[in-house]
Amino acid sequence: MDEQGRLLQARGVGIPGLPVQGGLQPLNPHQLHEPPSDNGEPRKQDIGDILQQIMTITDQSLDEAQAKKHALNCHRMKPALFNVLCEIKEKTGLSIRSNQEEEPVDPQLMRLDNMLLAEGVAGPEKGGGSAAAAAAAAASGGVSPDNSIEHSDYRNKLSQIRQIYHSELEKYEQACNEFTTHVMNLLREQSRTRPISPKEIERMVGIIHRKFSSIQMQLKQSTCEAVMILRSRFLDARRKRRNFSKQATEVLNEYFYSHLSNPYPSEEAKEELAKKCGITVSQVSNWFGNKRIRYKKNIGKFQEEANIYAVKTAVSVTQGTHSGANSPTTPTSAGSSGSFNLSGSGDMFIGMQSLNGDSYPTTQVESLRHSMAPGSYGDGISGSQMYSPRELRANGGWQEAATPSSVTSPTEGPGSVHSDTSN
DNA sequence: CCGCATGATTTCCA
DNA sequence: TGGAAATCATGCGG
Repeated sequence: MDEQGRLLQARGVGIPGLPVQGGLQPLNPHQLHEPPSDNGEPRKQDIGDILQQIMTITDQSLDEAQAKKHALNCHRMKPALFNVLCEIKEKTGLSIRSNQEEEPVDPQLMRLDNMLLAEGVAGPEKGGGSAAAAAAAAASGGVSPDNSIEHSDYRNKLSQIRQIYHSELEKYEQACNEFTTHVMNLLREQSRTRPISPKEIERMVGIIHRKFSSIQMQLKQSTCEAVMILRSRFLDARRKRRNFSKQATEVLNEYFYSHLSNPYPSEEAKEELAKKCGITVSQVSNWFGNKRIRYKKNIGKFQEEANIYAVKTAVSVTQGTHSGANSPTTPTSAGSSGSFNLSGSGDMFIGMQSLNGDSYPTTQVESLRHSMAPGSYGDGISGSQMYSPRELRANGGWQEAATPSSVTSPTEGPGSVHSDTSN
């Protein structure tokens, strides 16, 4: 090293890219082939020349450089110089290699990967893409398209993100491969004039891959952000209260009023209702929870609604349009509300309500109800009787609180319940 | 803008 | 864990 260093310094070729000092002249190719002199000085001169030419080779035109490169490769000093370079390389290369630790898997990258995988952006495509997703959503939401439209919209957007992500990823990979091949070719080419071990090429490839993977990470990050924005927008939109469709409310109300004696749908019933209404099971649960509590709080207010659904149910029963009390189908609205004497029946129920308010004896209703087999059509028909608040009281836990406070709450304070009902 | 309707959330309880 | 009750938050009509 010492000798080499001194030599290089003496010849002023230690600083690449700078004009060479020390009075060296650009050499002609033929000078390389001059026979060596006897003393050492010309030999040094030779090495200096070679180095000088190597240094200035980039400044020359391609043809010139090619010619010079060829000349250099054929130079008699080349093997020796190459060995020296190899030696130096060996020393510095080791230090480089020791610096290069196998980097641990980036936890952030893992998180990103996991998230992309979880969101279905990365990994195998779910359900065959947006078209299938949209089709599935459309098929599942036959009753109320609101949710499915939103859902498919979300899926479409997600699918778009997915596509962009994959195409970008592909581009990056392609660019990475191209660049790697290019660099490898370059290094292979250079390995003829300077010592480049396969390991070094490998290391270089590793560096390139790391660089590109950092770009990929940025891509993943921005994809994640996009997904998060999409999610938050759509989830917020879904979280936002949105009234159910009229049809859905109708279905739910029908069930509620036809099961007024026990308005607690089973899981299966909830699922069926959810399917019918195009909402989730938990939404059905919410709806029934709200309905029960609100009905209880102000039965009078719901009486008319109850009557309407009683009529509907009765009509659908007499028309034989539904197959069971557990799955009330929506009656054809034209027939039910149009032809039936709605005002008359409504008056009747309102009359009943007032009677109930005056502690109307329940025996008749009770006997009627008991004569009905539970779960039969009678349940639905008896709804017209059952829509009296009194009926609720005859039935377990639901009855107690269901009784209007104005009628049967001697211990009732000046609290909210009364004011609610009076409202 | 206001008030009511109503779906969703939270808290408590059995 | 499901339901009751209270409450929140938004939609919507007047």
